[in-house]
Amino acid sequence: MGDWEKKKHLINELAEGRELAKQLQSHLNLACFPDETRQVLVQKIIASYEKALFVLNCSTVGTSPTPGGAATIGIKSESTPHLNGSPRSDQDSDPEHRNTGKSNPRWTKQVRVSPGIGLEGPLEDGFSWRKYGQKDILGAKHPRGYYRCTHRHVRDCLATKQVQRSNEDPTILEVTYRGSHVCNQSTDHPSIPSTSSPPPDQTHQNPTHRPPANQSEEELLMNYFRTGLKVLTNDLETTTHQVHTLTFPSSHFPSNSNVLINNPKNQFSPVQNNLAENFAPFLSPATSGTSYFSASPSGLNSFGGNSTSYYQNFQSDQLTEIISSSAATSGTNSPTIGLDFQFGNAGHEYFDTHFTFDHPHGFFP
DNA sequence: TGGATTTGACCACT
DNA sequence: AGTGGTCAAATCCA
Repeated sequence: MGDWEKKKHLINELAEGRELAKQLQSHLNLACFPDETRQVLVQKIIASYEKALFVLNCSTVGTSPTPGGAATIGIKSESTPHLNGSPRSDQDSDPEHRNTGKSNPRWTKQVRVSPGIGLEGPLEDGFSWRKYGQKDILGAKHPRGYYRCTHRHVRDCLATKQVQRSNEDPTILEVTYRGSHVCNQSTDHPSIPSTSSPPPDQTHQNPTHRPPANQSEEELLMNYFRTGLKVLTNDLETTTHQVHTLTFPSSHFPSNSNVLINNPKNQFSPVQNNLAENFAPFLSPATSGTSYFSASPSGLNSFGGNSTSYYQNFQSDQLTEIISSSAATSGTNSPTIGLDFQFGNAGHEYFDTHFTFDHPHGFFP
């Protein structure tokens, strides 16, 4: 077993440990009254794993013999339960490049669903998908489903997604989105945001998949949040006690600090007020419980420093900063960033999503 | 009956 | 040759 193999296994182990810690965290949330101390402890455990994974990723990125971009492998190893413990040759080879001859944005969202949820995963992501194929993947216990936008032919929308259930944890679905929606589904689903296209920055590099001109990048990013959180909202319809968790992985920040905000009676802090404003559709003010997140100090400034909305700061400053710091630390032009969104509640069901954005080199300034 | 799903076949790539 | 992605005919279903 080579050095890379050892590191890979270590990364997998750490990733699993982090997932377990997150599960423990969700179980702790079952208590009638959230224990702040325990929450902080769990959060530190998770942050520790994040740091360790980040260090490992930095040490392995650029040395991986895996085809198709080591950065992608590294980042995904951090939180992705690999299907068979080996790098996925298919997705990393990016068939879109083969088919179209040009780069196509791709981003992956890991979604943890309750065991009762169907195989298709987060069906309600604001878009209508039509399944066009299913295939058994080598080393995967579960088949991979292939979906494309229902309006592919009508509106020439080339967005596709793949849904793959994890081997290790069947409750984890890895949803890989490809291409941007050029169809504006807000007209079809008034209650649903207009789009859940790939990260807004992708539109810079992919003019052929540019979203409607009247859609701002802020709207696009907000839709990412809405997309995942909408799943949560649906799930929470059956629950009475709720705990919302927004986790921004410390692995993507140069330094880390954790912030725990107890919200016993809808008393939102300035940070939460900011969040509440911008996540109003899904972060219900009627919710009582604990909302917390981890972010860098600079991230906190963006959250509560002024009246500028969170996502605007994040999109224009933080996102770039994440990429810059990641690339600088790893010593590579990492084409991948990740965002974790963990949506927990006091019940047994919860969703835990991880976003991995792949984009062409030179995508960000 | 029209749209969605299933599934075997085909193609591109390594 | 092996594998993943897509196509398209058959089938299902509301």
